[in-house]
Amino acid sequence: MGKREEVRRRTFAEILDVAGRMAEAEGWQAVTIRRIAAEIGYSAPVIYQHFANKEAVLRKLLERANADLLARMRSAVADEPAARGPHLAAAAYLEFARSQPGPYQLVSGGAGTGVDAATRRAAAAEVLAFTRRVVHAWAADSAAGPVDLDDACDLLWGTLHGLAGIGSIEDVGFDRALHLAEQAVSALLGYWSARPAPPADPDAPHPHTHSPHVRGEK
Amino acid sequence: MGKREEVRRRTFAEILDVAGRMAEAEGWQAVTIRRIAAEIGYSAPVIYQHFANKEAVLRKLLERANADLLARMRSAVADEPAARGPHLAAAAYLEFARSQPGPYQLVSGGAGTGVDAATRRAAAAEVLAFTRRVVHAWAADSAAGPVDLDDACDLLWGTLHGLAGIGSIEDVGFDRALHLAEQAVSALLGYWSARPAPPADPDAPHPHTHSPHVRGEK
DNA sequence: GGGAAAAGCTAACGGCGTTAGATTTTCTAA
DNA sequence: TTAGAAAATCTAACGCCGTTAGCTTTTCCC
Repeated sequence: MGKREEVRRRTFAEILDVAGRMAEAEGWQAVTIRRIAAEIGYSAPVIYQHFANKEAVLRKLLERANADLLARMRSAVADEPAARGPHLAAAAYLEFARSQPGPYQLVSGGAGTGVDAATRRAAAAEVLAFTRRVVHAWAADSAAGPVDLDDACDLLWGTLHGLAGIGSIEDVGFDRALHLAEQAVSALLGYWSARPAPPADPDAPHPHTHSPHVRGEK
Repeated sequence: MGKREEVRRRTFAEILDVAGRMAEAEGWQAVTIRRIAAEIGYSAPVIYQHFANKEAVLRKLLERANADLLARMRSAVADEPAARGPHLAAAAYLEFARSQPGPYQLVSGGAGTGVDAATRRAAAAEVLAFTRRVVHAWAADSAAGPVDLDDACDLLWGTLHGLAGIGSIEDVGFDRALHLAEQAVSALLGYWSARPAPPADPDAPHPHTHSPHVRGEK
């Protein structure tokens, strides 16, 4: 490892670091190429040796945020019964939105972060895909019939997005959002598991079988 | 009416008009004081005779958008049975997000519109309040027990927010979002009306009584 | 040790929101 | 009708922004 590249790497990391801290402290609107450069003790053009433009900096941060969110959802669900998957994933999602407001704003495209919509969409695809996996695992476990699961997946995802938005409103708060999410997930899952089977079999009104775990990845 | 004030009023309206059109055509990021001024044939400082600053222009547009959204939800629900209120209000919300993407972005705070969060929050309060009224009317009608209706209201609102976000993603689309919203509302309403009354009374499994209308306003 | 390559800086461009100050237009009142 | 007040409007400028060009210095490699 040349000393040169070592410094490069450190500077690269520092740029992202400082940008993240500035966003946390003063909001994404206050994050500026010139200010980042000043903070790390360089002149502004140096940033362009590491990133093509400002959006590239934000994009990198968004990718990290997304990976972080995904990891949290994954680990929340790992080694837990598939039946609880949706609840746990939802809680992890909201917990991320609460504890990492800056990164979450990047992920959800809030508050003029300046990241292009297509980029956000692509990043969100991973989270959506994971949500799909969780719901499918739940369905396989809970003996839900041949419903349109894609509906359930997208709906869950949309609900999370909406509730996270609610959570960041002072008057509502994340505790309440978490409470609401729990009910929403119950309602949605109940709706889908109640649909395919007409209430003619009073044997299993509440399928609560313990069962296989959700795998982390494909 | 002095000719002076007449011109003032026209200019005021023109500023908002041009700003709205520019946003529709090129996105809110492209809306600029200087460009607005050029478009209406004035120099930039003239704008400041009508608005304190750029945010004030956006704020006015946001207020209008909010009033428009509210009016659409109201008229969607008017003269319809309260039982259908939540479904109709949800559809109207999504329809607004589809047909007026620019204004809706303002309302929902998307894509760096530059409007302060507190302002958006205050504006959204009206829509939330109306949502509450619709849900309460539904509850009064559908013999739902003494559930915590606030949960239902906020959840509905959050779901709409989330689904509208989904709708504006190309790969999903508003038709699908509408479809999802219908299911979500059914699921949530079903959840809340099924909760308080334990299934011991097989007389009314699906309370579908036609009944009083939702009033437009208090 | 010398020459290529990388890293860094200053200066500048065009654009932004916004303000100050001068100038023109319009209204009002004697 | 006309002088003076008030309103409208303009040009210039300030300090910021993202970004690029071009030059100087440092570093590495042969």
